[in-house]
Amino acid sequence: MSSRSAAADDRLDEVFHALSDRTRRKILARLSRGPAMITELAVPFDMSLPAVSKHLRVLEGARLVSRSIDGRVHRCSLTTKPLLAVERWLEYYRAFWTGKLDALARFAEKSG
Amino acid sequence: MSSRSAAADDRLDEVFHALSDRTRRKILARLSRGPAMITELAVPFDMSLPAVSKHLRVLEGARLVSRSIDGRVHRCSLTTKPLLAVERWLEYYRAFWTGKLDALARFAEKSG
DNA sequence: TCAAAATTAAACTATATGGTTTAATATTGT
DNA sequence: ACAATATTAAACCATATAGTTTAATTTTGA
Repeated sequence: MSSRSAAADDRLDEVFHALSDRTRRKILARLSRGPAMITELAVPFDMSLPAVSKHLRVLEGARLVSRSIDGRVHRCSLTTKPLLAVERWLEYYRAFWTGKLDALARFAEKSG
Repeated sequence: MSSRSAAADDRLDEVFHALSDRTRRKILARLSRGPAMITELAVPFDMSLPAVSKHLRVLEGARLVSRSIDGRVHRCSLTTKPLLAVERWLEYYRAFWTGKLDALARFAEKSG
């Protein structure tokens, strides 16, 4: 609802934006199987390394990926906390596909 | 996973992108309380009507909103099916915050 | 020491995005 | 008939995005 704070809105903006690119979603899928360095992450993509590096910065900005630097190697891992925020956002709409739709709609017609 | 079709990827790109703007999320929240016409939807926003109209086109493109035209009035309603697709996408990651994380991580270490 | 490796920085390009303002279009009520 | 209403179209603007290529930076290992 609109009871959400501006900061939380910013956060959701960033997370949804990060998820809106399939390259980034593929990177997350890869990281779900364990941490990886950037060169490694870039291999499956027909794209320059700097491009992948930029995608990773977007994912980091959304806090979906964290990195630990070990010498010249940057090791990236998945951070799912923002996905939990997405789940909570979705939660509100879940009634619409779990059969509670009619009841909610009726409620809305009366009260809204 | 990468077993997803390109078409489904397109669809998720569109849905996540549509959700990445707080104005559009607010419109969805409003529509969750029942259909509304465009002028009505625009009221709460400090933004021109054409801007809101464009947001609605984005939401329609992502199939999160459908419209039925009745004379000069366009009545918009929420369509939650794409949100179900988001839920299914999230599903895969749910293990990471439901305590199954350690088991999955261990599995990943061994098999990945 | 020094070349190779891992990564980012910088500069650039093309296109997309989110907004504006000013028409244009279609429909309605009186 | 005609002014008001609901909406889109068009043209425009500033900034963001996603990619490129070519350096630069740091670290490693032989």
